[in-house]
Amino acid sequence: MNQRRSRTKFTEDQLKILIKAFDQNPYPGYATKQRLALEVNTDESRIQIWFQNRRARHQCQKKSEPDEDLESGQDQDHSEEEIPSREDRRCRTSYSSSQLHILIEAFTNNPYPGIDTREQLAKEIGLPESRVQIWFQNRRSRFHVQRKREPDDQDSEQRQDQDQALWDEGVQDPTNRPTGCLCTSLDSG
DNA sequence: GCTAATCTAATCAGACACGGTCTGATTAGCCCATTAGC
Repeated sequence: MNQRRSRTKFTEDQLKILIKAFDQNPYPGYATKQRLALEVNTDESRIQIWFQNRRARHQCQKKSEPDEDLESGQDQDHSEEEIPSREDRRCRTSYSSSQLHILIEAFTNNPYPGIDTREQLAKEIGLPESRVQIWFQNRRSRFHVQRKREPDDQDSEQRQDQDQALWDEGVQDPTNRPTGCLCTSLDSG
């Protein structure tokens, strides 16, 4: 349960393509990511993750090698003016009430679904697994925020304590994510 | 050990209804996010 997706192993050729694209623009838009996905024969979401990780490593390297770029004259293209392309985002996914019903029910059962569960849900609602993953990320995030803002009434305090215990257990031990009922008024919509 | 996968938190931005809220998409992570497979 809660298993991870199996690791993607990029070939040398695939990496060449990705690295070249990264050097040109470390913040590719959706269209570019889709094109790259086709080119290296993988999913667009894997391309997104690869760029995320690459940027993180790149930042680390830049910190550990200060001013080297200036001397070598390399990597001048990764300067501050390169901001993510806001015009080239993926179009917003709009969920139907039945799709939301399925997702909310799944979230209530387990806010940290593994890859199998996510893929099953994706199949069920007819959307890519990556959208399910993002939906759960946003849902968890807003659940945390909402809980911090909850009114101070007694009942909700008690319920919060119970939920908090369940949630914290899972958060502290990633192998034991909470599966208890995490009721939330986020469902109001 | 390297790096793909995953996480939280913050932020941007579209949709709906007409100013603000909700929520999907994207990003950073800072003594340099953490976890875990190969």
